[in-house]
Amino acid sequence: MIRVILAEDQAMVRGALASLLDLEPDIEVVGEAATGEEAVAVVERVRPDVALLDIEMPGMDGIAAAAEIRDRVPGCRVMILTTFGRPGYLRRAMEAGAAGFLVKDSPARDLAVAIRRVLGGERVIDPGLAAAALSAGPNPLSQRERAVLAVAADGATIADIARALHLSEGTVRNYLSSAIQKTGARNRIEAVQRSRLQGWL
Amino acid sequence: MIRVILAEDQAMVRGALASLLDLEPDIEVVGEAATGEEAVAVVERVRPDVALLDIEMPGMDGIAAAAEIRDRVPGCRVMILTTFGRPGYLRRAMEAGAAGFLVKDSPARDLAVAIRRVLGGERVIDPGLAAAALSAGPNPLSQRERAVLAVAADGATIADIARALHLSEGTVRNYLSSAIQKTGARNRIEAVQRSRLQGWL
DNA sequence: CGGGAAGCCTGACAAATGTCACGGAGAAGG
DNA sequence: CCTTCTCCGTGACATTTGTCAGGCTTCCCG
Repeated sequence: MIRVILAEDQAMVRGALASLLDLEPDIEVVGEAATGEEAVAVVERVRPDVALLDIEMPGMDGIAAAAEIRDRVPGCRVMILTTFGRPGYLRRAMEAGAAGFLVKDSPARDLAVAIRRVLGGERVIDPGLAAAALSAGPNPLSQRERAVLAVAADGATIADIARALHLSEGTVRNYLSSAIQKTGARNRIEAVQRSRLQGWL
Repeated sequence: MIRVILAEDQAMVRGALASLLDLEPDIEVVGEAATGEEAVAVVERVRPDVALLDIEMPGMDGIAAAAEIRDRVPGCRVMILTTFGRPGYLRRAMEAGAAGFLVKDSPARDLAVAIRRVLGGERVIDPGLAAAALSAGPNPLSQRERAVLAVAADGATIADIARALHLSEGTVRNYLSSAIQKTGARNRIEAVQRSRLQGWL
C-alpha cells in the first residue's frame, strides 16, 4: 500500500483528489492538510511514503513545505501538484528536493501513475515544462528587485514601497526600473505580469 | 439517477470531481467539458438534469455558458462551482439564471448535497457570500470603464488602450480616472485589484 | 590585494499618469 | 419640451513614474 498525504487549500478539490486516489487499489490517503505548516506537521506524524503538495496555499507555500519536509522527514518523497506550470516554480521545486512536478491540466489518470513512478525512484516532470524551464533560464531578478516588485504588485506607490521596505524612494525607483529592464517590460504592471508568468515572483 | 455534466478547464480537478460524484449512489456524471462552448454543446446533446460549471475557463466563461444553457435547454439546472467567492460573480451568476453557487473552499461532501437540493427546486447559495454580495452593492463601473480597466489590467499603456478600443487618449484617461475614483483606489493597479476582488471585472 | 557585484543612496530629467474643467451628441425619462 | 445621464472628446495642469549618471559601502572571489 502506498501511503499518501494531500496538501491543498481548496477543501473541495482536496476531497475530490482524495476520492480519486482512493479508487486506486494500491494507494491510500492517510492525511490531509490545508496549509504548508499543516502539511509538515501531518507528514511528521503519519510518515507517509509520498506527500502531494499544492504550491498556492495560504501561509507557507508548497515549495517551502517541500524543503522543510525533505529536511525533517527525508524518507518521504515530495511531489508538487500545481495549477500553474511556471518555469520558476519547477526550478524552485527541484531545488527544494521535489521528486515530481505535475500540473493540474494533465489528465486525472496521470496522477496515480506519477505517484507510483516517484515511489519507484524516478523523477516525474512534465516534459514540455522542463524544456520551458531550461530555455527560460534562471531568475534574473535580485532579491531586492523581487521584494520591491512583490510589494508593487498589489497597487503600492513608490512611497508605499519605500515605507514598507525601509528604503529611500530613489532606491525603490532604481530597483523597479532595473526589474522593468530585466523583464523586458514597459512599466511595472507588465513587469509584475511577466515575473508572475515565469514564476519569479 | 441524477444526471450531471461537469465543466472545468483543469483536467485533473475535473477528473477528481467526477470520481467524487460517482461515489454517490444517486448521481451519475454523464458528460464533461473544458470550456464554456463545450459545456453548452454537451448539455444540448446529453440533456442532463444539472450542469456544474466553473467560472474561470478559457473562451466563454461559466457565467456566459449558464445564460446560454438557460436559453437553449431550460430544463437543465445550472450550478456554478468556482474558486473565487466574489460578490460580483454571484450577482452575475444569479442574473444568468444559476440555481446554485458554490465555492471550492467548502467541504467536498457539500457538493452532492447541494446538487440534490438544487434538483429539488431550491436555490443553494453560500450564506456568507450572499451577505457580502448584498452589502457590496451593484457594480458601480460603467461598461466603458470596465472595458478600459480590463485592457489596463494586463500592462497596457494609455496609448495601447486607446488603440485597442478606438478611443482618444484623453478619453481613456478620463475613464481610467473615474474608475480609480469609483473604486476608491489610488492608481490603476489598485483599481484593477479591487475590481477583481469584487468580481466587477 | 584588486576587481566585480550587490545594496543603498542622491539628484536631475523626460515621459506617463491622474485630475480637473469644460463642451457636444445622443438616449432615456419626466 | 426640458432635464439628466452616459458617452466621447479637448486642453491644461500637477504628480508620479521611469531612466540615467553618478557615489558610497560591503562582501565575495580570483
